[in-house]
Amino acid sequence: MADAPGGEGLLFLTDEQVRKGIEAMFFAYRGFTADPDRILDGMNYGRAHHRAIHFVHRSPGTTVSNLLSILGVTKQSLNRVLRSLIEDGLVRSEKGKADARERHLYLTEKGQMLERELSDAQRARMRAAYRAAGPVAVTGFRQVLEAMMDPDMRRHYTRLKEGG
Amino acid sequence: MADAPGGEGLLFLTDEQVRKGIEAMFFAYRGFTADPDRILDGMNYGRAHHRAIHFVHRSPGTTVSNLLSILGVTKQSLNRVLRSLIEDGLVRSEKGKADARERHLYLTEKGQMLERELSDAQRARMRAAYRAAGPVAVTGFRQVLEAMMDPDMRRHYTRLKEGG
DNA sequence: CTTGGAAAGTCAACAAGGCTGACGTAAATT
DNA sequence: AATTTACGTCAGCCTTGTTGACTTTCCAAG
Repeated sequence: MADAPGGEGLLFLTDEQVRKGIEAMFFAYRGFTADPDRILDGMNYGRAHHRAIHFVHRSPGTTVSNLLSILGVTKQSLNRVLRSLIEDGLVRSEKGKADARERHLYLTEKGQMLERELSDAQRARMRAAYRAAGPVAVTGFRQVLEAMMDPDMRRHYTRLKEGG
Repeated sequence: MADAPGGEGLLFLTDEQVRKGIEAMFFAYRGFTADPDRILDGMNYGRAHHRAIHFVHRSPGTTVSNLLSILGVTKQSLNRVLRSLIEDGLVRSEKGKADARERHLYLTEKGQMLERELSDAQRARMRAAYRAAGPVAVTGFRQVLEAMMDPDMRRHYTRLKEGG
């Protein structure tokens, strides 16, 4: 089960091996979201709010339509989330200067505090997993994930990666 | 950006690097579920049905309570899904012989056909990602995912892995 | 043999977070 | 001036998760 590279190029592509990867994704994603979910449970927020907060933090001043395309939901769905975040003073929405139809989104101080709390928890788990698996594994991890994305999403991912 | 092991043990653990991993998980999981979602859309089924089908296929004869603990949902939630699958003749539920309170679950022929269709699609993407990233990356991928799981889920994952 | 508790199923009610469709407004573009 | 774009909003629906209460079935311990 060494999964050695090279001559064994076929072995690791058996249905069973691929199925194990599928299950790994399923179980790992649960762990991935568990900590932020726990924090948000009790506030009036959920995973959708977390995602909005994450990407506004990541790209301050991003527009609603850009966020829509990153998150892959409808504007009605995003708007419900965004409205509550704005009402609660976590997100600030500013009319665009160049194009006044656009709204540019920013985290307020309060929003940054929650973002920090959520991402601290999520990063702690990710960091622990990275540490346990080692640097080589981390590189492979990201390579496979990137190859798994739809092209549109990979575009977003790469743009964020470079920007970050 | 060689992410070499050893001396650079700190470099790849910067917050930014970890954030990229978080985003990779987010975008990749979307791709991961996209193909089965497309297939199920139009049938009366959703992702929850897919999960049930997957794990019944994986462990034929598993009990409801085992499935509950794997899926991490309430029995009411699972029951709704299971009921429709049984009514539609995709899943067969059998009273246990040793313990007649338990129900053992199996895919019918029809259920196996849908399972095959769903997993063919999902495996095709996973296989392509594996091929693109290479065997070493695949090993790392699974190592990181496994380290990311909650212990309880890792137990399930490992048991399935050995059983498979 | 009775009884306590576990396993399973079911009903009702609710919430989060997706979706579609329709409509309105302001601003940019043609 | 007309059209398109970006955004917001209302209304209604679906899936999939939740709690709580209750029943039936059955094993196992007293």
